[in-house]
Amino acid sequence: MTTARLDDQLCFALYAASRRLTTAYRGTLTELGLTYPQYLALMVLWESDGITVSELGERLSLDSGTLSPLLKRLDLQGLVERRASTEDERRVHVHLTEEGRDMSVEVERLQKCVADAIDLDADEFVALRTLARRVASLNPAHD
Amino acid sequence: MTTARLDDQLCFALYAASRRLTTAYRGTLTELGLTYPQYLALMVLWESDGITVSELGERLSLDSGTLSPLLKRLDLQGLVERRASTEDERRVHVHLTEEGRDMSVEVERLQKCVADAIDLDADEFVALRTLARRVASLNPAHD
DNA sequence: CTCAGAAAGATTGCGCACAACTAAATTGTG
DNA sequence: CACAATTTAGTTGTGCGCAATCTTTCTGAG
Repeated sequence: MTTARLDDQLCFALYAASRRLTTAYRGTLTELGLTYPQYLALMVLWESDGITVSELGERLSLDSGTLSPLLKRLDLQGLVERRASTEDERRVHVHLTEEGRDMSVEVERLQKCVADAIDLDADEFVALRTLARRVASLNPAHD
Repeated sequence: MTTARLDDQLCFALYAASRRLTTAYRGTLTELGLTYPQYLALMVLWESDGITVSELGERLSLDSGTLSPLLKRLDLQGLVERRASTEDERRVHVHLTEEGRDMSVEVERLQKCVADAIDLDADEFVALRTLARRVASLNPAHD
């Protein structure tokens, strides 16, 4: 009866790697007044400003239970504004403010910095990202 | 001024993959009355019963701020017991109960089930795990 | 032996994740 | 049109992660 070891588990390797990378971002993000999930939300908005809360949630695989308070905090910081849609009052569009848009500059620097600190060559980086995306996009039907 | 896209980011791929796998475990773990981090802690204890809180923390990269309440809940569930060390009263050893030990059987089944649901062949599985471990073990000095 | 410093674990506080639920607006069907 | 079902966000509650702080215990220099 050999119990599978922790280090054999893919789930733990991914869990540990994800937390490790988040930590690499934490210092600079904290200086910018951001958390890691807030940074992810801003990244989506830099690509597609003005999307709705549920579109943002689909992009990040997060629900309104996570995003509503997160967006409220970004709003209080003056980085985004939330406006109810005129055609469908249920929907809330999230718009970047000037300040929120400007923040991409400093974050871009941080991304390069973290990428350099990761001890992977280009091929390994791409392989890891590709395989991780495969796992991330697994069909939820099998759960 | 092209801002790096979310999908180019390794950190997001790992974050999404980790959450996706955790979700794969959630259903069955919930039936067993466990959370995913509690399951990880038990895995360590199945390998090395009786270790201290800080040894457990080193293994999982978690501190007492996370582990103390987590272990208290496992204790309340009757899965572990915590006993202060006799040589050094600061240290707390965590011991599995009979019930905590028995739980490995059902969890082992779950692990096989999740491994099958992952759409990766053996080579890809090993490659992803290996690269993720590399990232997880990055030197914290560069943060 | 003494007492400053270190070490181990617990506690507090904040922000996610996620489930469960609520309120409000919209859609679709009879 | 009426109204049940659906959709969209927000709210509540629980359990992490992590920083900061505290208490207790131990260690080591003098």
